[in-house]
Amino acid sequence: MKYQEVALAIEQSIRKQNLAQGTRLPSLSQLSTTYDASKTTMVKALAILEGRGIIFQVQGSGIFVRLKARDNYIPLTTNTGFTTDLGTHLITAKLLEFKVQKPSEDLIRDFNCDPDEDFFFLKRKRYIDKKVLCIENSYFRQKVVPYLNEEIANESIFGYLDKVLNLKVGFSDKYLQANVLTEAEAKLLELPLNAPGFYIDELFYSTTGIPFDFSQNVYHYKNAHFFLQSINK
Amino acid sequence: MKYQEVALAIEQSIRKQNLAQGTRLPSLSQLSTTYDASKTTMVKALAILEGRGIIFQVQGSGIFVRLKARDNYIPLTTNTGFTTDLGTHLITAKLLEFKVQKPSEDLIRDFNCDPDEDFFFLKRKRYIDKKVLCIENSYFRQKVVPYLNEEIANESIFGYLDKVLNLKVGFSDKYLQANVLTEAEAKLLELPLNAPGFYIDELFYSTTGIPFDFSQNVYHYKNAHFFLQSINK
DNA sequence: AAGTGGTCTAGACCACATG
DNA sequence: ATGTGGTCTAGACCACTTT
Repeated sequence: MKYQEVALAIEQSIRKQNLAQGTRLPSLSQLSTTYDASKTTMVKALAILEGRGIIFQVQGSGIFVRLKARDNYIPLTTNTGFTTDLGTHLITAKLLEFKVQKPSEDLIRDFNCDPDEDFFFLKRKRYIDKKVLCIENSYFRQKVVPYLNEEIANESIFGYLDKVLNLKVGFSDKYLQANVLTEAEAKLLELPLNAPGFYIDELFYSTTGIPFDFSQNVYHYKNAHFFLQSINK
Repeated sequence: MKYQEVALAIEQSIRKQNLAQGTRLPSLSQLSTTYDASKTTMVKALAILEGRGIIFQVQGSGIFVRLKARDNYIPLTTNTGFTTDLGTHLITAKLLEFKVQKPSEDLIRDFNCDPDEDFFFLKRKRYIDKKVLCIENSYFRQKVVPYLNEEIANESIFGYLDKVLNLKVGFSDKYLQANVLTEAEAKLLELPLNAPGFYIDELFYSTTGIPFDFSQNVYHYKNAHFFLQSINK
């Protein structure tokens, strides 16, 4: 896809030059000739960068660099299970549990599935730079993901799904709330009793619209902060 | 904008017919003739609906209805201060404090502003269906918003900014975390001491890229749940 | 008035899913 | 093989900001 290549090239150019917030980029027509793309393709590439929070466009005025005001926050907009993101940070995981089981009522609701379907259940503890990040309970639908084992679970599951099963994430729903940790969660997160937790439930759909993974995450409230950039268009 | 009208028309058509998750819509070319728009315009309209989580598209297969799996969650993707959203719910607010003050160090960092600038500070308590929703501390930059009073603060500030000052939100940054409530917050939220809070810091930029409003929100962890839909494109 | 981004079109061609 | 969505183009025109 040409527009993605162009978007990437522009992004890298911004990063490499370390441009400041509000710096003005060359005009649309200039960029078109620079990257040898039609105006329409250019517009699409810029729309992508705008969606990612890297630039903003002002009609009649220009295209400007947009930076986030704070650092070290986990982006909420990526679907990959953030192995790809947070480049400078070391994310690791420890597998705590692995089994096959039937869905709970909540799971039946979220997947809109048969109560007799089988699910791979896995519980993991994740670390960021060796600090506890979160506890993750994931449920993979066996109907869609026919095989999983502990070894795969210890590496990148989404990488396996993509490469081996050719199963890609099309879109996802996230549900967020704060709550008091359960006793078990507090122990695993190495936090005192009654400490708060940041809960994210996440439902992943394939590109064809079938939900195949539900993930229940409790984040350490001190080690995990999140951010999100939006546009009004 | 034609593509926005088309997008709205399709959305309303889906809602009116109360179509189920996964229902297939007419093909791209059929929609083009139905709404009398070129294929390109149609594609853009559909991209918008996809971004809003209303449909999903599968190459080579079709366009399908996407519904969220759960209800009664506050969407994180709108910038309007949610007066517009949550149609069936009654959102009200009570003004607790109103004054002009200089920025704190955090504020100087987020606005990247002069320490001598003046800010309108206002503290509000918000309710959803008469239950406590959150405590909001907002700071409006006087340089951009030259006038505000208690009366305006009691109604829709963003409506005032738009209509009277012609100031629109271009984009925004949100920062999220869980934490233990302070004593004052707990009292205002009518929660016990040491209860958790869901914190959202929000920085609003004008369409020209100038940050003009910083808002620090603490949500009642039982009365406020959030959701977010993403696409992998 | 000039320059910039935003919208829309018709049409060609590509990539994928399904029967 | 057919139909579907996805990409790309050149070009016309519109809306806004700046000088």
